[in-house]
Amino acid sequence: MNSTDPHAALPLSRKVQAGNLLAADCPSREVLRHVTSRWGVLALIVLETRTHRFSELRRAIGGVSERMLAQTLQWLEGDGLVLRTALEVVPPHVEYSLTPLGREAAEKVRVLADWIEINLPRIRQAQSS
Amino acid sequence: MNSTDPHAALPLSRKVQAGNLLAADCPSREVLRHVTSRWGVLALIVLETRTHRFSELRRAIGGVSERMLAQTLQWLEGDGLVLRTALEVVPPHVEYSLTPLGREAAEKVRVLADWIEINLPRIRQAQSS
DNA sequence: CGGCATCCACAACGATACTG
DNA sequence: CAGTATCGTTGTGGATGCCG
Repeated sequence: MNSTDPHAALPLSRKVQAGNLLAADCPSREVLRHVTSRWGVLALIVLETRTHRFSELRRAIGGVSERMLAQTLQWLEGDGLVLRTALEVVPPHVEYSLTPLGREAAEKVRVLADWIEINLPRIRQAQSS
Repeated sequence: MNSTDPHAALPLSRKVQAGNLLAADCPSREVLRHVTSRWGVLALIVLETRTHRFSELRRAIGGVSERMLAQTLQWLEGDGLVLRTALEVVPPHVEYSLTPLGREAAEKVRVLADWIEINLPRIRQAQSS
């Protein structure tokens, strides 16, 4: 959409520390929203374990609606993180897996999610104190 | 190990690997949503650098409204990740900083955000191919 | 200055029905 | 099976005004 490309003039050196993500028009924000979306996080975590079919994925992620899962997977596919493989058979058979890029992202997401699960007791204690 | 149904009797005690986060009623999900929320991610990243005042934080995060920033900070404060320190003076002076818990979370979040920023070129290339 | 209360627009979401 | 279409509901988010 908005392609004011700030990367064109970016020096080769790593200039990312607290990068332009803080700018409202930073294009990374869109990807970030997909990855950290309610179902995006969980889809990445599940797909990191192995390839899943659509309904398999849906069963694995408690509470997700068919509609939202489809939309989320389309976002992640559009970002090149998820690979959709449709077998032209009857009945349809579609498999979702992570791309190499997706595996890297999923790992970071899982680390965060694991941290929360592990530290939930500490969080709860902090809440009550 | 059949992973199609995470609700069916977890044999292992509190194994976090792909833990019960996949269950719709997992309490970790709420914290996860706060941390990965649109402004939560950015607030944590900014606060990781140093303590900020409210309006300072607002200026640092491009595009956030007063209302949403306040709400986000309340969520994170409620989760014990953010410390709110109000000085009873006129005009009011409120500082936001990370708790030790918050610093751990912020680090994981930043790693993810940095990865996205660094790899945005690869993501864009994946999109067009 | 740092909120909170209210209102309102719209996007996200879930349930259901339907299609290839 | 794997979606899309549609609908009604809930939630998110911005704008404004008020108050300590």
